[in-house]
Amino acid sequence: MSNITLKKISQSLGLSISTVSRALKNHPDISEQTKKRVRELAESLEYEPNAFAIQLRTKDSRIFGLLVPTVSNHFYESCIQAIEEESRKAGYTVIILQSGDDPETELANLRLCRQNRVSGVFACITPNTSNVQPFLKLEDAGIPVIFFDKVPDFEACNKVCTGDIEAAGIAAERIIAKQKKQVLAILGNPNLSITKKRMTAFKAAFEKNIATAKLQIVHANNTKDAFDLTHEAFQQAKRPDAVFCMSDEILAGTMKALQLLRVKFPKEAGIISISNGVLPKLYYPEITYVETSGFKLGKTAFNRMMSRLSGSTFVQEITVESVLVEGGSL
Amino acid sequence: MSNITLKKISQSLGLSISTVSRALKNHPDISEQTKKRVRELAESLEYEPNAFAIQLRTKDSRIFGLLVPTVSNHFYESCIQAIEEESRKAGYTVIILQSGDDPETELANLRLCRQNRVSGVFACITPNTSNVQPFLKLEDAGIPVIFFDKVPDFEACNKVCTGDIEAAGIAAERIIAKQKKQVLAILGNPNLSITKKRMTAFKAAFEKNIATAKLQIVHANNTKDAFDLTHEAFQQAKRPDAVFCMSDEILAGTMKALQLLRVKFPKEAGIISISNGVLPKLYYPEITYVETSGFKLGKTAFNRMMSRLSGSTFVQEITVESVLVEGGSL
DNA sequence: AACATTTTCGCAAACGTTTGCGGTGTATTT
DNA sequence: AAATACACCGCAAACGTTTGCGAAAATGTT
Repeated sequence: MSNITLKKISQSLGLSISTVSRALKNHPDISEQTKKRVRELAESLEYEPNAFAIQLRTKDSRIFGLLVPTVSNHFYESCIQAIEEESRKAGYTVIILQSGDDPETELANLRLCRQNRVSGVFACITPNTSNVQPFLKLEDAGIPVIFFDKVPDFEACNKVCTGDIEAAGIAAERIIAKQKKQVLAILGNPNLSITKKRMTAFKAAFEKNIATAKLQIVHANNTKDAFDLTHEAFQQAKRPDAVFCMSDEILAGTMKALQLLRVKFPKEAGIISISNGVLPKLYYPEITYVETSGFKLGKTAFNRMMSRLSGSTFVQEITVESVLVEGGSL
Repeated sequence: MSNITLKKISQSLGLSISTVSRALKNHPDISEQTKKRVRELAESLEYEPNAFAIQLRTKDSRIFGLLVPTVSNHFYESCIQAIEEESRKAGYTVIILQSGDDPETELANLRLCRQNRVSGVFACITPNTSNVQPFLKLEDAGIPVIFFDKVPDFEACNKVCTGDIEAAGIAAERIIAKQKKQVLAILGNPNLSITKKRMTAFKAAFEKNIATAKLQIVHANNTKDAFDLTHEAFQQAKRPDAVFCMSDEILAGTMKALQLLRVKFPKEAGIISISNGVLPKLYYPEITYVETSGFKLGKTAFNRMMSRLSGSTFVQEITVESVLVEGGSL
C-alpha cells in the first residue's frame, strides 16, 4: 500500500503508463475525460512521483547544495533562510552541509553534492580552504558554483559579498552628522581583512570631513574584550559620546558593559553598529545599525544562481549594498 | 567528460557493468587484480556514483528530511547542527525545509520529503499545525517520523522534547526559594503542548509549596506580545518582583520592556527563563535560566531515529533533562 | 583422465519515470 | 468515396545502478 507508481495507476485504469504520465502533466494529447479519471485516482491514492526516477530520466535534480561552515551563526542563518526560501518557491530543494570550518569535511560535502547531481552549489568556504580546484571542477562539469560571504581570492568565479568598506563609511558619516565629539570605535582582530577594510573606511570618513571629533580606536577579539574595553572607556575622565561596534560580537559586549554602567543611550552616548539586524533589535531603544543583510545576500546569491542556470556565463563579483537602519540609539 | 558511469568504465576496461559495480564495492567474487584496475580507472576519472540511480534501485535514499519553522532561531540552530552533524557521520544527507510557521508550507515540505523518499523525518511542527494525519501517513508507509521540541498532542508517536515539565518546575522552585511575592509568568501560545506542560508544571510547583506568592499568568505569541505584556504588568499598581519567561522569544520582549522602563534587576525584579543559553548571556547581569540544550535534543532525536531505523518500533516520548544555570538576574 | 570445486565474471531484469514515434479511430475536407 | 486531418493513446527505449543466477575458466581431487 505504501508506494504508488504510475504503473499501478495505469493498471487500475486499464491505461498505459505513458498515458497516465501525460495525463498528470496535463499533456494536450490526452483527453479531458481521461485526465480527470487519472487525476482522481492519483489523488485518492496519494500518488507522489518518485523524485529519483525523475532525475534519473531527466537529469535535472532540482537540488541545490548549500555549503556553510556552520548553521549556528546569525549571519549564515539569514543567508540560509533566504536561499532556502527562494529555492523552494522556484521548485528547488536545498541540502545544507556544514563543514565545521574543516576543509576535509568541506571536501566530503562537495562530493556529496556531486553524487546527488545537484543543479548548483552555494558555497561559503572555510578560512582554511586553500584549494579551490574541486569547486572549479564542478563548474567544468556545468554545475554553477556561487561563492558567498567568505569567498576565495581566485578571480574567475562568481562571488557575492557584503560591502564591508561601504558599511563602515556609512556608520562614520552618521556619527559625524550627529556632531559627536568623542568617538570610540571598537573593531575586531586587526589581522582580519574585514577589520582592515572597515577600519580604513571608517578613518577615511573622519579625515575627509573637517572632523572636530576625537577618534579612539580599539580592537576586541571577542565579546569579553568588547565588554572590558567599553567598560574601561566609559570610566575615563572624558567619556565617549558615541560608540561604533564593528560586529554583533562586539556590540554584545559593549551593550553588556553599558547596562552594567547604566549608561543611558542615546542621551549619554550614541551607539551604532554593523549587523544583520537581529541583535540590535533586542535592546531598547533599538540600536541604529548599518545593515549587511545576510538575507539580502542570500537573495542576491540565489538570483545569481538562477541567471547562471538560464545560460548567463558572465563571471563577476557582486557586492550587496548596505543600508542604514535607524533604531533610537544614535 | 562530465558524467562518468559504470558503463563507461566497463567499456574502457572490457569488463561488464556488473563486474565493475562489484569491484567498486569490494565484492569477494571479484579478483584483486580486477578490483585494482577498476578502482584506479574510477579514481582517475573521478567517478561518483549516481545517488539517484542507487536509490531507485535500492529504495534506500539515505536522506533525512528536517522540518522546522525557521532556521533563524537559536534553539533550532543547535538542533539542526546536531542532527546534521550526526547524520553526516552516519552517511545520511539532510534536507532542511522551513515552514515559516505556515501549515500549508509545512505540508508542501512534507510532500517534498515523500517525493524524495526520505529515510526518515525530523519534525518540529508549527503552532498552527492542527492535522497530524499527513505525518502519521509517513509512519504507515514505513518512514519513521521523530517529532522534536514542538510536538503534537497526539500520543502514539515518537517525540523528543526538552524537559518542559522539569524545566518549568525548576524555574518555579527557584522563584519560590527566593521568596518572591508577585510573580509574572509569560508563557507561549496556549494551544501548544509545550505551553500547556510548562504552565501546569509551573503552577503545580507553586501550589505544592505553601506559596504566599501571587501568580499572574499571561500568554504571548511572539516577542512583541511579550514586550507589551511586560510593559503593562510593570505599570500596574503592584509591580511583579519576579518574571518567568518561557522561551527566548519571550525573554527578548520582556527584557526590551524592562530596559524601556529602566527596571533594575535583580533588585527591583528577578528574571528567570528557559533557554539554550545564548540570549541570557547578552544582558548584564546575565539572566538566570534553565538550560534546555538544543544540541543535546538534536543528538537524542537522531539516536531515536537510528534505533527506529534498525527495527525498534517502540513508541515513546523522550525528555532531555534540564539544568539551572545561575546568572545574576534572580 | 575424469570429475568435483572453486574462482571469477557476464546476462538480464528490475527500480519509476519521460518521450519520440507510430498507430488507431473519428471527423473534416475534397 | 477517397483523402486528409486531427484527437487520443500505446510501445519501447533510456536514465545508472544492483543482484540473483548461471556459465566459463582455473584449480583441486580421485
